[in-house]
Amino acid sequence: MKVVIISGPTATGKTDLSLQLASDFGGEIVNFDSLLLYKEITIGTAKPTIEERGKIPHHMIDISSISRPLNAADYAKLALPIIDQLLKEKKIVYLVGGSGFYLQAILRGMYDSPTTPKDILEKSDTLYRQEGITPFREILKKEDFLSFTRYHENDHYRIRRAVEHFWTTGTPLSLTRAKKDLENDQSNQMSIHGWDIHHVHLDVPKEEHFEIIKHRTKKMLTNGLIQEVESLLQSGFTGLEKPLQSIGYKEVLDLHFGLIKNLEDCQERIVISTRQLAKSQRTWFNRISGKVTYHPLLDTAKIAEDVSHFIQLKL
RNA sequence: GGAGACGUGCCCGAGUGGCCCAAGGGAGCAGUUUGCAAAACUGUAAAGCCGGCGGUUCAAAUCCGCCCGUCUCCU
Repeated sequence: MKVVIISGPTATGKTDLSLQLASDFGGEIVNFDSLLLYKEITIGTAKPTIEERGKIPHHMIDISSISRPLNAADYAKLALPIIDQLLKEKKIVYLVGGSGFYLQAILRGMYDSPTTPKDILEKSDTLYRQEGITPFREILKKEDFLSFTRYHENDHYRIRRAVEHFWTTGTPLSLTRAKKDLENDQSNQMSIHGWDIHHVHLDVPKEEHFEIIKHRTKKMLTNGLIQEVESLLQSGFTGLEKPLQSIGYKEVLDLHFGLIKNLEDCQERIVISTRQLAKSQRTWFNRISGKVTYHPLLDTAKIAEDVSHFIQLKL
């Protein structure tokens, strides 16, 4: 039941480290990066190469199409059985990625709330389009006051979701939430599954990281990110697919459609978006306890030592 | 050489005599986060005075003059 989590902001060397550890200590890799799930997008997501994936088995990569986006619940539903199976086979599982919310979905589980059915979603869309967020807030005020106070009035995603939950289940989302939170608090573990976990968190000083990001962005553009987008457009995708609204892709699409003037601006925009992503990833992982933070280049020996210790100690 | 336009914070940009100790956006900084999460949302510092100098006026980023700079057009 040994799980090694490898997390960190984008472009901190998670892939390299995971390959290294898996080849040194054995085990298989389970991705928790939200965009590696899509088979059509490769260069902009810095996906491990086919060759790398040939050496070490990887899971939860290229499992869906950008025309069929998955959410965190879908992800967890697919990933958990795979992890369980690997652990059953006494393999070390490396959970590798940067999407904190997706990791949380695995470690803590999702609330007991259904995905909003299509008819209710349509009802919600229509109401929102016609009357904005106000009627939703009024519903919450009346039916789910805790959620009403919890969300900022502009947070239409979460307000609508709370209302949709109420419409489909007839119970307030805050109630479901409270139950689940209580369970998690009581378990007081790094995960609800009883796994033995070592959490390797990678990070790099900001200035150094900015240089890495700049360099990597340049490389993506020279390595064919633009051609990748062009060929997606040629094969019938519109560019409106949710995963194509992600960093690197949205900027190249803007370049393609003339919203960005030239390649330099495009590159600059990608760098800025990437830095902003890194910042919010730091903020997310900051509050996660139980992790050990390492520098991916300076602490390699320490990481290997800690992981081997972790693996052997409890064999 | 001639005609015109413009010059406002790191960037874009509103303001055309008092309500400007200068709107808004972006970038920056900080944060939230349970079925869109590389998403969505929140909070926040920053112009010693609006290219420079001088003038008009009770009052100028806003009017006038000169200078500097940028751009467009003409010969």
